[in-house]
Amino acid sequence: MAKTPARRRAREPDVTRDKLLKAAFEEMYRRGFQAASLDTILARAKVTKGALYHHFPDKAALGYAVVDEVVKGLLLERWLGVLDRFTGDPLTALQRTLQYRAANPGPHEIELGCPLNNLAQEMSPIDERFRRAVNATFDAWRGGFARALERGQAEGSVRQDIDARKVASFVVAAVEGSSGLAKSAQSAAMLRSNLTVLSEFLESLRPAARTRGRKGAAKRGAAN
Amino acid sequence: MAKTPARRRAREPDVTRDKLLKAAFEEMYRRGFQAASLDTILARAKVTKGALYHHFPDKAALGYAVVDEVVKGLLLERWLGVLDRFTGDPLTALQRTLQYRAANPGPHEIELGCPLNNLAQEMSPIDERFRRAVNATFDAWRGGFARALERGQAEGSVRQDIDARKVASFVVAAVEGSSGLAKSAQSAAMLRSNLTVLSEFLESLRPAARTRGRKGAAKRGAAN
DNA sequence: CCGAGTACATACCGGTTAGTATGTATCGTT
DNA sequence: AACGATACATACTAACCGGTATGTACTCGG
Repeated sequence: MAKTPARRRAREPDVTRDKLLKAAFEEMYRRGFQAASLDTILARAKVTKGALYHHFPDKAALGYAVVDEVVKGLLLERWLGVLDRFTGDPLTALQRTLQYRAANPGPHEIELGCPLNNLAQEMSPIDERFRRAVNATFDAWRGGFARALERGQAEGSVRQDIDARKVASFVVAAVEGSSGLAKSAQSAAMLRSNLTVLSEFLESLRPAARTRGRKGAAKRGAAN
Repeated sequence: MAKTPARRRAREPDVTRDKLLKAAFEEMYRRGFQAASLDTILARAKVTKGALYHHFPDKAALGYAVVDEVVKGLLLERWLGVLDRFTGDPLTALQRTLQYRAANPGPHEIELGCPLNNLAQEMSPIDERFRRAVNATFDAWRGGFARALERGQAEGSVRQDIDARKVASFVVAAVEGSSGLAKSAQSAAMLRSNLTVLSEFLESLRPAARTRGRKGAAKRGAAN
């Protein structure tokens, strides 16, 4: 029943899929998953409904793909990127990451918060598969922090009497909470303030200077 | 055009309004504000649409009222109640509150998270009035914590070198983040773990034992 | 160079949504 | 007791939603 095709489109399935993912991410970031309108996503991506339903079986699948293929990479690069590349002690690396995130928030981070956390809060109780996808990303994030702290413990730059995994989990929670409250207050200053206090908490995880340190004893004293 | 009324209802406007607020809160807590269906709320409250639109001009107004009249009181009682009644030092009061919240989460706190945070994350970028209502509640919460910490500083049970308001803000952020991640992980253990680490952070806010304390010197050493 | 599967495009559909129009029973006031 | 305001109840609507049916153009293996 289709009439004459209005425009001749190049057939580039990967490009089309990427445009859909990108547009879906933006719309989901702004409105949330449930309130994100497929028609709006389609208009933004300049793609038709036929193309969408060729690449994804339904709206939920599009959402899962956004988490797995867009949000996950974004977040892990944001929060583990410096950690992986920086060669110094992990607490300093973490503090630098916090400072960088506070000084250079993403384009809409104050206004819209963290896209992963938004989806987590909205979708966790409603869609189990969504929850699993989101939580897997959080797990990778927590795991990255935990490994860094354990490395610090092995190297003697992090106190031995802390549970690295529990502290890592808390740090992620504090980051997300800080971002969420800053969003609610629409205040970049509040984000900076919260992350600064978190950085001071991290400072308290360094071994006491005079303790019999095994390997790398005292040497660092920088606050942020 | 209405036919004969099916049932003779007592006219109790305050009761009807309360039923609407309660049902709207529950539905908003489960699905979020935007996805909350008025018809579902009406069915749950056993109230008709005519009654709803008599008491509220539109759906948004119902949402604002839920924040101001249901969520606000719930949260402030939950997090400032103990603090206001407990007569000991504020850090201990805060730690007890954390421990109590970890051990006795609300009926759906793990599954659904914090109703205030849910609305904050969903509605802040979308509806400015919603954001203001939510943020006012957060402000009261932060203010309650800040006053407690300042009192502790005046009494000598809290370190002088911290900014009470910034720390209070951080603690609220950490609480909300902890609750949000626990919801995403569907794990009461994660909530407990996160709040325990937060409690240890609070412990670090006590003055060093050997410092020349003015009033209440050392006496407390309890961890949670 | 041709058939078949891929990659779209368009039109349509049933269900749900917030909101409205209209009617009526009850209550407070005088 | 009557009258106006209040507190509902019912029926309806227009817009939007995700999803589908169907048609076609492009691409690629043989």
